[in-house]
This record gives sequence, structure tokens and C-alpha cells, in this order.
Amino acid sequence: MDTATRALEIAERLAQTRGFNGFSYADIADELEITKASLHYHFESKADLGLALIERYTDGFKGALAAITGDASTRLRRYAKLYEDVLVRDRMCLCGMLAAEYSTLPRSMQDAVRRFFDMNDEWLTRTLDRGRSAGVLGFDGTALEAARVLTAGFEGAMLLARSYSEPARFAVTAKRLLAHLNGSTAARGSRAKQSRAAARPVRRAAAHR
Amino acid sequence: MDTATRALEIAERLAQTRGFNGFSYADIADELEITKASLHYHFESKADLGLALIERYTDGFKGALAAITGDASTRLRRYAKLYEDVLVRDRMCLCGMLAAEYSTLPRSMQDAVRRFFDMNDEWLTRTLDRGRSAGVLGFDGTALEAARVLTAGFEGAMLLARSYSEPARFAVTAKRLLAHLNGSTAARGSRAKQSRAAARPVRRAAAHR
DNA sequence: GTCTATAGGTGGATAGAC
DNA sequence: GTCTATCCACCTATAGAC
Repeated sequence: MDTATRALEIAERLAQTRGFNGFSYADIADELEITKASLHYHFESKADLGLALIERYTDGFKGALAAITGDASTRLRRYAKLYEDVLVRDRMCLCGMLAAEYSTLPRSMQDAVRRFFDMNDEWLTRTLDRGRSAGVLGFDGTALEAARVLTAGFEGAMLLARSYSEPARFAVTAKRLLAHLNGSTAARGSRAKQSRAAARPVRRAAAHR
Repeated sequence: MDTATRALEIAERLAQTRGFNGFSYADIADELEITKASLHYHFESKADLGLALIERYTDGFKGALAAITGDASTRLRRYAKLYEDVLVRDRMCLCGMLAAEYSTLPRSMQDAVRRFFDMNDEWLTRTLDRGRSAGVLGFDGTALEAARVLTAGFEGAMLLARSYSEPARFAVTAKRLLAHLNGSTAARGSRAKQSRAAARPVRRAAAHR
């Protein structure tokens, strides 16, 4: 692997764990065992490095999405798994992290972050629409709205799970977010407005406080 | 207002917009029109300032939660409104922002960030449980799990809405997240697994792509 | 491609006068 | 409480030799 790529892999890990403003050329150079000056040969400025980082990440994600098969319900579970795979490596979604730092980023990086989320919106919207048409999924409103609930929920769940070092928090939340779309479960069919707590004691275990 | 408090207000705004690692003593001192040295008189270290920031924010939020009245459904809408009020001032939730930077924060601040989310978990869990018992809300699983779906969704929606300068993204997502709990709406009652798209054309306007 | 050396700036923090 | 002056570590970035 060439030096530029190795630099990107190190930078990616640092950006996902500490944020783009949380690491420096020195951190990367030290790990590569080259000097900061040499690193500037590969990436003239940190903004250039950052842009390359996002575009590489987006391409990788696009490839992962393209590799997802199955019916809509399965696809969504696999989509959630992509996030979970990032989290279990103790990382935040790169673009979720950059979204937090958004106002401090150079314009080129801001635009690239948006493109990542736009890509997610498109993939999810398509998947949700097809799932609903096929009768596999059920949800109100537009598919785009439902897509954004998922993205917000997944990104937020990652953010919080990381603060507690509890990847399971993500898994539980992701599962429930997907359950809202899964019209075919027994739970949905049997649930009513009125208090059914007493009727389903098994699901009430371990409530907080 | 005394200097320390004014410093905290400025720091709070900067932390919510740029992150804790995105501002410096110089930024605050410049706005206050005092020197950095004077600021160190009020807050010996940036870690001290950061801790005071979170504790003040948490206290304020706790007060806002205590002031919320109404049935469970109304309370949840008002809870969402608290987040929206932050967002429309072009800010991220302070602790959501700090959660992103979590691994770079001093231990004292990390613990305080967790306490903020623990407080939210408790308030939401209590509200959700009461709402379900009263028959106002309907949801599967534990109230704690449902609470965390809301927190994750709200924090994530704020994060994304800010990257697009579109507060409406938050409002739409928040509304849908709450709708999942509102067993009494006509939508829930009428929705089925099978594709009902054709039956509800009015809700299908403006799909993405 | 990688190095040494350095520029020019900013970070948080402290000493001590007023 | 606020100041001047200063420290030292770190930041991104560049010039120019090898």
C-alpha cells in the first residue's frame, strides 16, 4: 500500500475517533514514521487531506450499499449493520463526526459531507419506496421522511453509544427504528393504543429506574 | 451579569456551534474585551470552564423539563420543542456536540456529559411509562428503549439539520418519531402492512428523487 | 519521496504589577 | 479583577537539500 493511502487510513481512524480538529499532521506522520514535511508532499493542505478522506469514505460506503441484496426489510437490516460495523471498531461514522464540526470545516469538505448524506437519502428512499410497493414495509408519509428518521436515529445512536462504550445501545435502538417500518411483525398487529402492559409482561422486564 | 457568567454564555454558544475543541480562550476574551489572563482568573483551566459549561447547561435543561406539564403526549411534544429551540438559534445540543468530541475531553467533562444523558433517559422513561399506563401512548419494549430511540433520533436530527441549515428537517423527523408512540392517531389505526400508497395519495406528495 | 530547518501563528497557562 | 509580559508546546505550511 502506498504512503498516501496509508496516511488516509490513519487519518480516517483519527477523524472518526477524535474529529477532524482533534488530530494533526504530526499524529499521522508519527505513525507513518515519516516527517510532517513528507506528508505535505502527499496532501498539500489539511483541507486536501480532509476532502480525500470524505470522498474515499463515500466511495467505500457506496460500494457497500451496492453489495446489499435481499428484500427491503433485509436490506435495511444490512444497512444498519454497516453502521454497527463502524461502531464496534470504536469509531463514529466519519460524516456524522464531521457534521458536528461542520461549521469549522472548509467549504470543499462541507459539500462532500452533504454528498454523503444525499447518497444515503437516495439509497434509503429507493429501498423504502420499493419495500412499501412490494408490501414488505409499512410506514406513513414519504419515503424520504422515513429515510431521514433512520439516518438521524442511526447517527444519533452511534454518537450516544460511543459516549457510554456500549455498542449494544446502538443495536437496540437500530432494531426498534427498523421495527417501526416492519408492518409484518406480530407486535405491530397486536399493539393497540390502550395500555397493554399487563398483557405482555415479558416485554416489560428491566424498565429504567 | 458578572464576567464569569458572561464568559459562560459566550463559551456555550461557541461550544454549541464549533465544538469544545473549536474555540479558544482568545475567542471568549476578545468578545468580553478582557485579556486571556483575566479569563484564567475566572476559570483556571479550559477543563474547568468546560465542566462549568455542562453543569450549567444540565441545570437549565432540568429546569425546563420540570416546567413541562400536560399529558404524556403533550409533554413529549414540548420536550422535542426544547431541542428545536436550540436548533433555530443555529446551535447543536451542547452535550450532543460534546458526545462527538467525547474521547478528547477531560474525564470530568465526560462524566458530566453522561449525567446529562442519564437525566434525559430518566425523564423520558418516566414520561413514557406513565403515558403507556394511562393509555395515552403505545409502544413495544421497555420505556427506556423507547426513550433512547427518541434521544438518538433528536440528537441525530439536530446534527443533520445543522449541516443543511434546514431546521425543518429536525421538525419533520421529530414529528415522525413521536408519531410512532402516538397510538391514538388515525394514521396508526388505518395503516396496514400492505401497500396503501394508492389509498392515501395525499400523503405521498414530493417523494425524493 | 523524504529529509532538515524554519517560518509565522495560535493553543493553554503562569508570574507578578496595578 | 484586570493588566502586561512571557513561556512553551503545538499547529499548518514552505524552502530547499538529498
